[in-house]
Amino acid sequence: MDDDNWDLSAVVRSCRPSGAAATTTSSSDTFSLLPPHSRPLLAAEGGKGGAFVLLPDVYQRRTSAPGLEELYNSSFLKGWLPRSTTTTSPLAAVGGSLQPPPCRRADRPVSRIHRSRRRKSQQKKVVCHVPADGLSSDTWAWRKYGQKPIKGSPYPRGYYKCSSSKACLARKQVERSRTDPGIYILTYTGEHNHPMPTHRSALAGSTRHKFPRDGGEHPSTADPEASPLSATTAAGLSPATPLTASMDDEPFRSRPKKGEDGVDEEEEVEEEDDEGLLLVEDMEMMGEDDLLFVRSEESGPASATAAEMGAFFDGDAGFEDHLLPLQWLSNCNSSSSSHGCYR
DNA sequence: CGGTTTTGACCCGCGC
DNA sequence: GCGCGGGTCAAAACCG
Repeated sequence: MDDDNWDLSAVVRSCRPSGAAATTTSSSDTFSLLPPHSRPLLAAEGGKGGAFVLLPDVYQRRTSAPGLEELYNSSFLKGWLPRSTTTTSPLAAVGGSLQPPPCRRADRPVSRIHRSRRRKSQQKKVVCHVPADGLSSDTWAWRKYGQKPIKGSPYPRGYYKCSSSKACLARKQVERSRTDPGIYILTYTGEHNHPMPTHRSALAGSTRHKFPRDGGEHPSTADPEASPLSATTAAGLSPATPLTASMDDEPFRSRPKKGEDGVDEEEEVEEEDDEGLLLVEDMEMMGEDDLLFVRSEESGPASATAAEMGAFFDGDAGFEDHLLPLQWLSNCNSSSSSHGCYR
């Protein structure tokens, strides 16, 4: 179903520079294939020169999947993807196999094994570095399910799940860059197995801006990660979920929360999943796998940032109501290799 | 009332 | 085999 597309789109979206700039490094040929508006979504950076790969706006058409694949085939990514995730399109790689169905605590003993956590280091993920404003651009509904202090970082990391569907495996981690507090590192894993929510059914808790009693260690900016834009809107960016490919396998199966099934799927997926990573922003080498990195700098419209930040820090919510476009992305490829999506 | 956030505990993966 | 660190769960509190 289209769901799959969502993921990708989302991903792309998030990575996509709103501006056209992205094209910069693009190799013209390839891009020429792409629709004009589609420009640069993904940039792949080689370790060195940093070439960028531009993808069409897949998300514009919900059918993104095809688009991506095309790109892939067209050699867009080929160069980029070192180990080409091979079997599937890059997108697929990214979203595709992300992860296995989570098992719920009830089953803990047994299911734990299958938990997504398994091989977490190798799970496919999409990492995006976005300015504060970027956080709000995520139109998916996320629910925060945990927060943990990260060693070496003064900022805690927030864990979010897609709240649109219990069966949705999409997850997101939001953490502040320790080097650049203005930047948030969003890590998406899993794919959405449902269409993007048209509206958030539950606003109740979502707007909560309360900061935990303590707020954390970070005085001023309270931890965005902690409760950045409230889960729902908060972490901004779209999920990485992408690529449908895998989704096909498990489309919407609404697995009961405590799903017992699901497990097997994971395994298969995982094998290949291991390789896919989507990073945004600076390339971070996340393991060996391919990363898709998208980076956006703060240069983006500050407005968004302010809003979001305000929301986070001040606690006000409003931003949920207004989702910001991925403006921050605009900077994404702008200049050099620093931004862009890498894979 | 329904959904989210917060928080502590639990469990597992990974490195040594 | 052990310990550390990270990821997830679930109960309680909170909000619109």
